[in-house]
Amino acid sequence: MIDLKLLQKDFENVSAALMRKKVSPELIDELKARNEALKTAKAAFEEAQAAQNEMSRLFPQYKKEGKDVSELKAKLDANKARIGELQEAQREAEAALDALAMKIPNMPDADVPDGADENDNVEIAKVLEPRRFAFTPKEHWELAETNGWIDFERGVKVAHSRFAVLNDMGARLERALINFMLDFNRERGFTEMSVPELVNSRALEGTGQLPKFEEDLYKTDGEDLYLVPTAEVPLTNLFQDEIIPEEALPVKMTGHTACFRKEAGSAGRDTRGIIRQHQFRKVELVCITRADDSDRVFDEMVQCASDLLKALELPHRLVTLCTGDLGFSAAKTIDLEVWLPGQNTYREISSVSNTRDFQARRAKIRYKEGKKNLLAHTLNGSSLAVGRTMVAIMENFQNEDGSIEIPQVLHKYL
RNA sequence: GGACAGAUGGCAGAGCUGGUUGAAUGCACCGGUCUUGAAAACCGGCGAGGGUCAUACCUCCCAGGGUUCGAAUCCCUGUCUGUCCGCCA
Repeated sequence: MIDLKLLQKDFENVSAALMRKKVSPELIDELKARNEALKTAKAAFEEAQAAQNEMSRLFPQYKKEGKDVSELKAKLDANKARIGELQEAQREAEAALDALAMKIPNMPDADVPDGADENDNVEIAKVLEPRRFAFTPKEHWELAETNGWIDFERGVKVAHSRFAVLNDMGARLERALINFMLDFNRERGFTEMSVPELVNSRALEGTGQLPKFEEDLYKTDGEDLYLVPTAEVPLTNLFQDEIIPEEALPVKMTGHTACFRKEAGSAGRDTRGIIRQHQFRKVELVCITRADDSDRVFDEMVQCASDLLKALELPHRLVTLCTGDLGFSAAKTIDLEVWLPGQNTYREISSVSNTRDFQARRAKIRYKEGKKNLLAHTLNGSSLAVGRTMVAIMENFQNEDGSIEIPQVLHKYL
C-alpha cells in the first residue's frame, strides 16, 4: 500500500508518481478525500469515547460516597448510543478507504523510464554473445518432442491445456536445474527455505496479488487457501507482523516451489511449448532489508540471477521495465531476458523487483532501528523460471541432428 | 474426525470473585553507577498502532459478536495450539 500520510503531505509528487503508473487523477482525488473522511470520522468517534470513559470513571466514586447514580447512568446511556453511530460511521469510512487503497499500485521510482508497454522497456546490458548456428535452430517444442523430454498430450489428458509432463531426461534436467540454482544461491548467502505452496488471502494481500488479481489465482473450494503463483508470496509473508532486529538484516532467502497461474487474459499467447504453463517450477529469491539498503541488495539480486545464466552459458540481456510494464507492487523492476535462437528473440526468464515499503506496509513487516520501528523494504526476484531455463537450454544447446548438449555446470547434477 | 485443555508484552508467566491493570514478577534488552576490564550487584528505562508541534486523547491482553455505566476478566461463535483417541503418507 502506498503511504497515505505522504499522499496527504506531498500530494503533488505522490499523485504525479501514481499518474505515471496510469492511476487516474479522479481516483487519486478520491483516495485523498476518503482518507480525510476517515480522519474526521475517527476524531468524532474518539471524542465521544473519551467522554464516556471520563464519566464511567465517576461511577465507583459515586458508589463509594453513596451518591445517586441514576442521572449519570442516563447520560452514559445517551452517549453510548451516539458512540455506536459514530463507530459505525468510522468503520464505513475505513472500509471505503481500504477498498480503494488496496487497489492502488506502488509508485515507480524516479529513475524508472516512462512508457506504455513492454516495447518501451530500456535495455541496459547484454551478457554473452548468442551462438552462431550453421543451421536453422529449431524451437524447443520440436526439440522436446524429438528427444522425448516433454509429453504435451498426456499433460492435457490428466489435467488441462497448458499442463505438460516431463519424461525421463526432461524430468531429470528439471530436477538438476533446481538443485543447481539452490546451491548457487546458497553459496551467495541466501538461506534455503521450503515453504507452503498453498497460502491464505492475508498473505496474498500482503504481497499485492489480492484484492486486485484474484482471477489469476487458483483457489481451493470452501477454504481460504490459494495455490501460490510464486514463492514470493509465502517467503515474503513469513515475516508479516514481525519486527525484525536490525542485526538480522538483510534477510536473504531462496526457495523452490511450483507456481500456479490461471493466465487469465493470455488466451492464445504462447500456446505451443512450455513457455506459458498453468503450473511451472521456479527458484525464487526474496530479501528483506533496511530502508536504506534495498538498492544495494537489489543490484546483488540482479547480479545473482545474471551470473546464474552466465554459469549456464545462456546469453541474455538486462532490461529496465518502463512504468507501463511495471507490476502492481514494484517500484522498480529489472527483467532478465534469455536468448532463444529458435524463436530468434529474447524472452523473460527472471524478474527482479524492489517494492520498497509497499508490501511491508501491507504485511506489517518492520525492523527496529534503535528505539524506532521502521517499515522494511522487500525485494523479490526469480532466480530463474525452471521451465523457461529448460527451453533456453534446448534451443541454445541444440545440435543439427536435434540432440541437445547439457551445460557443463549441470553435469555433476545428472 | 472425536474428547479435553489453552491462547496475555521479545520470551517465561501472574491477573480471569468485572472498575486509574496496557497489564505484577522473572529473564532478555538498552542507559548509568561500581570495576584496570569483564562478571556480579545496584539505579533507571524498556509492547504496538493512531493522534498531536508536543501534550492530551483513542485503540489493542487470538479474531468477531454479546452482557454491563464499565471486560484481559462473564457469555456466544470462529480460528489456532497442546494432549489423548481414531485414521493416514
